[in-house]
Amino acid sequence: MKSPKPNSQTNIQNDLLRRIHSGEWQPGALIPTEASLAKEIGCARTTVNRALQKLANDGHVVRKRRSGTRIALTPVRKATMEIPIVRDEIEGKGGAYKFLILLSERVKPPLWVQVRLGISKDEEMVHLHSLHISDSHPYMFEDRWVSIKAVPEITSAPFDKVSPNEWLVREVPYSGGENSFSVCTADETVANAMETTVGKAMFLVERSTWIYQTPITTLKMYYPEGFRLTTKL
Amino acid sequence: MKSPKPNSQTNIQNDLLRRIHSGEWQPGALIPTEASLAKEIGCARTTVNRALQKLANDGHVVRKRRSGTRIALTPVRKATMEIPIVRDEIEGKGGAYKFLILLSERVKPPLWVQVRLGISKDEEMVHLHSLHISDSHPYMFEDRWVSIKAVPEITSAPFDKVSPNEWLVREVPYSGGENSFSVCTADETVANAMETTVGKAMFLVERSTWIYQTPITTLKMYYPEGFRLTTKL
DNA sequence: TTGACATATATGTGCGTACATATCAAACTT
DNA sequence: AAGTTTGATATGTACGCACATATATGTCAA
Repeated sequence: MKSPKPNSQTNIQNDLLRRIHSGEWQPGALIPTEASLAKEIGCARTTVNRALQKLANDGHVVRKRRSGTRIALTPVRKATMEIPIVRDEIEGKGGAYKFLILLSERVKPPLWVQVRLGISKDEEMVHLHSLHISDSHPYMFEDRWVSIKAVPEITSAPFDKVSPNEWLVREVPYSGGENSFSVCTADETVANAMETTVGKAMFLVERSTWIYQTPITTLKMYYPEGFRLTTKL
Repeated sequence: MKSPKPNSQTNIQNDLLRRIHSGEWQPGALIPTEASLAKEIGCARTTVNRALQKLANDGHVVRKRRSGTRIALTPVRKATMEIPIVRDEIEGKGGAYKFLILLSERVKPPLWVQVRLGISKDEEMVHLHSLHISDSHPYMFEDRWVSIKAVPEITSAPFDKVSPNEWLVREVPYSGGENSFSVCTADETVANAMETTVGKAMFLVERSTWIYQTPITTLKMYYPEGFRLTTKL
């Protein structure tokens, strides 16, 4: 048997993971220093360092200067989920994507938008209701507010062709944001658009984005019961 | 003005991020090679490499050998959320944590557990219902199935003291898993435990974990309306 | 006993070099 | 024209060295 790649960062990572999962080191336990691991494995400290940094990044170990590296106490720490664009989500499931703008107005923001984005109550915004459709069935209802100050081009964007969603992603860079997931019940607007009844349970995704200190947009996305978000650990 | 740390990996990252956000490079555009960036910035290629790898890891750019590095088309790609242990979740909000085992039995798994974990219908499992309580109010209802084959110690675990949740996290290493989030309505069991009515909308978190090929546990966690998961982008 | 200070140590980051590897593109064959 | 080989190129990884930085711990003086 040949050993084509004696030691690589990935091998070291897997080796360390195996030792963690085997129970050789208990959660909270201190593992050997980079230097001694490097000596033991027979590679440069840099390589061990990279491997450990990745493990730390994935939440398997916790590192602290001078103290050393220890096995994470709660390994269930991080879940990374991919949030696709609605179009891709639908087309990925084999559906035909369409969208409809149900409302497009230029008004002052309601309280929740003011609070969420930190915007003045007198600053006009673009307010959009759009319905995303999969094979002629309502898939998601979107209630979006866009700052005109941050994105003046929004007022003349071609939303007959491309959805606000995609237009913003493509045209407006952002530096940070927030997603939140919860349950709510359909009000009349949502129920009408989604062809369901008032009071029905909906999966609600709220998202806001900023470019540094400037708020760009905030939106609520209503998915029907049955919608499901999955993440691998 | 002094310049204490002329160039660091973090500085390069931020600098590149700034250039991405400024619109200097459009989404999909190719950015200069590591070598030329290193020359431009005046540092080693290694350093640029590390910075770019982190940006790629965070989903800002996409890298491909020989092709080069390009700005990600859909920067809203990844959301990382921290999934705390229920106890920490409750105590973090200032509540007093308690839990109650409502049911503990040793039975063969129902279909959904067989399917989810890939377990035979004849393999006995431990089935637990537990209620997590914050300041004497029901906070979350948990319906858990544990493989006895993978975790024989479960049958004699001290669940009068420590919750199954914490016991498993502390005692049983795992190598992979899956979380999923959705909406459901309360059945009688859930409604009773959570002191709500049948048919009420609930936020449902489902989780399964494995140690390599061996399934360990799968569970459903029911949170009441109002529960909210948040992730920063 | 307590607080200020010094020192040792483990991780964090940087440099320059070398070679590995994937892959685009051009040259070459059939 | 279509497939095959070959070379060039950008990223991927590794090494060894050096120095930065945080911090646990021991030392010494008030």
